[in-house]
Amino acid sequence: MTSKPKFTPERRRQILEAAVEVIAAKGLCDTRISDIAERAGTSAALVIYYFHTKDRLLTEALTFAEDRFYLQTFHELTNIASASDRLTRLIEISCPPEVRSDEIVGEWILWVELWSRALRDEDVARKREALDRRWRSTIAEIVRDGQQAGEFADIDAADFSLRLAALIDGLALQVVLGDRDVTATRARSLVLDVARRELQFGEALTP
Amino acid sequence: MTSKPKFTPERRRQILEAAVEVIAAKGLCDTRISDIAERAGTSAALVIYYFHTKDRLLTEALTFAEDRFYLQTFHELTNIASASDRLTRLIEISCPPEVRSDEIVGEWILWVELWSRALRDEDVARKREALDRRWRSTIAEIVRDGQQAGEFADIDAADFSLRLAALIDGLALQVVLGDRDVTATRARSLVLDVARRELQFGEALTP
Amino acid sequence: MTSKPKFTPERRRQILEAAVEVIAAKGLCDTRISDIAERAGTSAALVIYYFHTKDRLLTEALTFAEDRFYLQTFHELTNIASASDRLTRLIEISCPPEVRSDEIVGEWILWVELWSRALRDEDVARKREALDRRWRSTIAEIVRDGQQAGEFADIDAADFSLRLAALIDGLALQVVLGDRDVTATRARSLVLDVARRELQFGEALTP
Amino acid sequence: MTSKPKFTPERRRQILEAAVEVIAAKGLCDTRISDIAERAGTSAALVIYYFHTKDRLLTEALTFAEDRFYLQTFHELTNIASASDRLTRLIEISCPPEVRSDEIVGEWILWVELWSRALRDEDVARKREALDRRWRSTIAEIVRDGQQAGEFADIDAADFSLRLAALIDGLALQVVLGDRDVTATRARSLVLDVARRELQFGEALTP
DNA sequence: TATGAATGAGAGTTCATTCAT
DNA sequence: GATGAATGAACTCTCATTCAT
Repeated sequence: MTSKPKFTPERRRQILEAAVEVIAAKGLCDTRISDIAERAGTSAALVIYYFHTKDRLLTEALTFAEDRFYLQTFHELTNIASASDRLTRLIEISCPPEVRSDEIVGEWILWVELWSRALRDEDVARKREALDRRWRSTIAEIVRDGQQAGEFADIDAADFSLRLAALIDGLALQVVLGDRDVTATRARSLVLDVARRELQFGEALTP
Repeated sequence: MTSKPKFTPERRRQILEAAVEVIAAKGLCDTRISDIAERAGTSAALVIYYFHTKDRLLTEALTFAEDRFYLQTFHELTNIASASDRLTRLIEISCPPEVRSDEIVGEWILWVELWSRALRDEDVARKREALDRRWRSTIAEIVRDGQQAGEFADIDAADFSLRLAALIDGLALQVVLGDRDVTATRARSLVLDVARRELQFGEALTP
Repeated sequence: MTSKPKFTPERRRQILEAAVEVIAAKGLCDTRISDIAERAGTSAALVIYYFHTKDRLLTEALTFAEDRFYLQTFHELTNIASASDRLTRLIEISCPPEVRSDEIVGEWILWVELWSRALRDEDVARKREALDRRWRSTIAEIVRDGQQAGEFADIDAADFSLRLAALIDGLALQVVLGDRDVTATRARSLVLDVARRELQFGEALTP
Repeated sequence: MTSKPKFTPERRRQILEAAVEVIAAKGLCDTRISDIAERAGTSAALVIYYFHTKDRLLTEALTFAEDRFYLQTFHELTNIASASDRLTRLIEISCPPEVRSDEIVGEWILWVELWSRALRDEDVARKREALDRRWRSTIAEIVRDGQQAGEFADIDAADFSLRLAALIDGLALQVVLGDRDVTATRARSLVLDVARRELQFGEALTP
């Protein structure tokens, strides 16, 4: 409990968090080890000491952030009883909000960087695949829960979850990129509409 | 027809093409001016001579490629009479094919790089926005054509085109990233299903 | 007599003049051939065509400017009858004026650049030596004229001219460098005082 | 006392000294960071590590050298009791010697480079001004000391010191530039003559 | 564990100069 | 004579990484 925490796992997390912030702020390829070190309050040498190479650090940072985001979301959803409410909340959480929250936007920025990296790094590609599978499974599970509870229509859960996840990716991307045709509100309501129409829950029409 | 092509616009295009290839192959931030020069068969100095700065070259290269792809697609579509055939072909063209075609995959790789760049460069962001708007307009126009011809159901063309474009982005991305859950065939058929179901054309159910 | 004069000697002079202006404005080592070409209204290739190498151009430009300045001064002095008036005028001309005249200041800037270059280039060193000798001879000649006319005291003309030239160099330098202790007026009056005191002409005291 | 000297202030001085030597040898604008690094026995990267930019290094090097020279001179003068001896020694030190001493000539070369730089860099201009003021003050102080001791005539110390400094500048310059009309001996004796005549000390006439 | 010092390996960019036209 | 195109050779500066302490 000194002012400068010393032992390893704590420091690792501090550095990863710093890395995530820097990547979100400056982009993957403009991120310097010294930027990360500075934000983490240490030296570049220490950063390398913990992660051996810049490459490994960046890869870990990207998945660390997405993993953490998933766990937070997952945890929040567990507390919601009805499947339709759970799905609605999932959509709300995953679409960027109208009021720019750096946290959520940062999350999406990291996805884009992760995609770009996965294109050339098999290791990153596999990690990304796992993250996305888990995400789609979560959706599919909600769907199956709702179907068992009689809340949702009986459609193919796997197909639906893939379609929904892809739609969210595509629309959230536009929002994060600042496309003036795609406001956060519009994106969200389009996704909700699709979900309601296909699963036949709630009021299918937004007035 | 000399062995050393000389005059300006030709050379510019050669360099842009080389840039596009290198970016697709190595990624935006691992692309060196000298790589591009080498592939274009010239010197790095000449590349700078034409584009003044690496930044401008990369930005131009990205939009050049997407613009060219769009024009090719657009041209091909004009020759198709029925709106439903036109939409079907558009979907086929824009989803990556099962057999890896470097051309199409390259196109999608460039989109990812373009997104990543647009996040931090307002200029790039605006150019990307324009490209996407044009793409969605093209879809919307096909929809309206089909509706006038009585081929399609009477849904909101703007909403549909945004949803369809986003779905394509989201699914094509998974394919290009090599997600083993999302084959090119599956992606394509999911998109077609959505289109058929919403616009009520062709056989709505894939057996 | 076309708008763009074509034949050689004219063009040479134009380029030299452009070179002098650029050197005075940007300093010798920040002078680019293309700057000179631009100011002369031609291409860098033509500049090289006339002078073969940047080095030769710069050397010629420096001596060209100083030579021209000398000739102008010399010409003006010939029209003055009395030796003391001639010397007074010479001092006035060679000290930078209180009101910053780019022409005169430029002249002094070029001297500094010429000195710097002469330190490492024997050829430039010899040319500079010749220029300075001619200048000191001019002073010495005025002194001898004045002595013959009974205007001046009978001191060693060679020593005096060397001392006076050196004093002018030293003081003008301070003025051009913007030393706030050495105004143009003060420099000029110090030089005049020395001349009057040593040669015993005019009123030795400046009121 | 290790083979590789490590700590900062020592290294800084080493680099500055190397810079001074290279500048004197090759001239300011032909001085490369790598030349300095090589002479200092390190890498160009380290040079930048210490000075951040070439510009700052050069500026510091120029003033470093002149400052050091001043301090040495000043220190030597303090040990001389009589003002006239002190002034005589000051003149001897500041005029380049007949036998080419690289140290002294180097000093003067640096002055020329400093002047050239001061013409375009306000920061350098101010530093140069400060150096020259200090130098002239030193002369003026000697004069006032001599006047109080009754060694010197009662003339204006400020004017005299400015005139003497300018004369030294002008004559030393000729010597350093290798003007065959101005030997070191002649320059020195001219300056001494002026000093003796104006302040009326020693034997005013050199036989 | 932690870091400042040190560096090699480039990167982008500049620029004098050449050359075909 | 005149020039735009082209390039090789540098140069400054950056940065991941190493190492002694």
